[in-house]
Amino acid sequence: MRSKPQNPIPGKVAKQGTSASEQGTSQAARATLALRELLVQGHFQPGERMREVPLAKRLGLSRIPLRLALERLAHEGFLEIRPTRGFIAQQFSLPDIYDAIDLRGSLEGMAARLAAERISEAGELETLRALHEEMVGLIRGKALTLNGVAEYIDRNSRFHSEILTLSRSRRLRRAMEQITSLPFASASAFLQRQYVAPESHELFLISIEHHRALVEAIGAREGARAESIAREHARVARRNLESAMENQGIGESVPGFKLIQL
Amino acid sequence: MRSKPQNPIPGKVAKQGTSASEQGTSQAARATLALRELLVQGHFQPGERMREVPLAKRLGLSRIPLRLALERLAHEGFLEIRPTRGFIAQQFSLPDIYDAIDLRGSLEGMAARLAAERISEAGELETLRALHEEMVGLIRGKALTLNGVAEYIDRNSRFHSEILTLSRSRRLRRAMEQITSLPFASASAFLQRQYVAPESHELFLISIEHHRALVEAIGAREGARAESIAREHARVARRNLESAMENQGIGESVPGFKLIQL
DNA sequence: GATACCAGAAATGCATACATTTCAGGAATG
DNA sequence: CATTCCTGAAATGTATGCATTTCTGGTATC
Repeated sequence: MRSKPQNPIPGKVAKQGTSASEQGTSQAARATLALRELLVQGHFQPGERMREVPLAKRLGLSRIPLRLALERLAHEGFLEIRPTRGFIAQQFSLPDIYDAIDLRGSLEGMAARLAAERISEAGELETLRALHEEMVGLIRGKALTLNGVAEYIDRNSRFHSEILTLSRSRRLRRAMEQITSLPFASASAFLQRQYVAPESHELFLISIEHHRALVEAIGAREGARAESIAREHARVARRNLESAMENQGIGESVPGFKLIQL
Repeated sequence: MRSKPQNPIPGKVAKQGTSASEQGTSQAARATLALRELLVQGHFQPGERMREVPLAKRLGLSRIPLRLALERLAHEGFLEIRPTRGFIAQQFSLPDIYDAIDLRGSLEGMAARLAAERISEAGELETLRALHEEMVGLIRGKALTLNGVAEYIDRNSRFHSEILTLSRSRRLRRAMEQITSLPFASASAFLQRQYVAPESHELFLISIEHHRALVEAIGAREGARAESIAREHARVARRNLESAMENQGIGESVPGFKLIQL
């Protein structure tokens, strides 16, 4: 029963998977990347409904993997789920973003505190110290180049990731990943922009001083001090955002800027 | 085109949706609830693979909504995603859980601090104070009853939710929801168990003193004090877990206890 | 006896098709 | 002129079936 063999028109036998673009990844994974990129670049109005059929056609896949991608982006905070009514693009107010930065600061503070409490031997700090020294070399006494800023961004995110590693808390790393999935909440969200701002160099130097003090505090197992430095360090991002708001037209260089409603 | 009308055997015309159980919700939503319940009750070994076909048959639905449910539970932290290899039940070590409680304490600390900083008029504290008074009435000078504990749990979670409301931070509420989706990280995870433990009454009184001090600190806009009280308050959950580990056999009453590998 | 190899089985990934619900617009009514 | 009701179109929800990948167990080879 069930009419397996004699089914005359079983669909169309689509050559799924290796459609026409890069292969090796699943359709759902590619859809997630593509959609996130579209969202960050502001191709959807905040509050706009994400219609599945046109979207699937646009991305060249069916609704099933698209659905999974939408589900993931909703959990990342880009979309809101309305049962039986689909997904709609989330919008973010300025206080939202300040709170996201504050929250990241709080989590990084906890990471720094745990790192200070849990470090066992001085050698564990080597990676952190080396990254700090590299950033010093990239900034101090030099004019900023585009390449230099790119390298700084790389070292900076590895620096912050290393503190998470030293904290030895899987839950904390997960929580941090969920916060920083929003582009403007991540540690290097405003660094690209910073490059063109007049006070750039000063803010880089302040950041570096924060890093230096963080390494020192963690090495000395001064958990409370490490925590408050990390919190203050996150406020640099807020200053960058504020100056971006003032200098009109620069917002273009800030990732996800178009998602911010003023 | 597409052979719409003359399609002879288009499947089976299943009467989907209102299958046989409660209706009004989607299959995916019901699957999420059912699976989460199964996971928390320990029906899956940590590390066990979640095979979709048997699971779908067991839950009485097809693989598509089941997939969505699995995806959600993975984002909640119950499952791990292995591309092309399905979902496997996550396992949690004791340090994981301590860290989850610590993390929740950190977030509640931030919520209490923000509440203290952002409160504008004294009347806003009324709900919080009323909930506190109710809890006092339920505990002080009384023998614990099962019903009383249930009511305490209700007031307690509303108390913690109210602090989040007073913090006026959507991001923070989201972050807290993501942490407390793990059963043993939530504020009332160990309260059921507490009822039978010998030191129950003392821990309830300590919690109530924390609540009292929290209301006082928030009302006086003492942000730093509110923060540290909230952090210390979360440690009560840790004490409960520790005493649950000692008293053998009581773990059954702790939600998600079977997910903890020792 | 251990490793490599190789079917067959089973599991995931996804496209299609259909059922059900929601939405938009216009006609009818107050 | 505003409101309600209705109807067709469109959108989401989900079951089925097939393609591809992964697993498993047995056999051959060293």
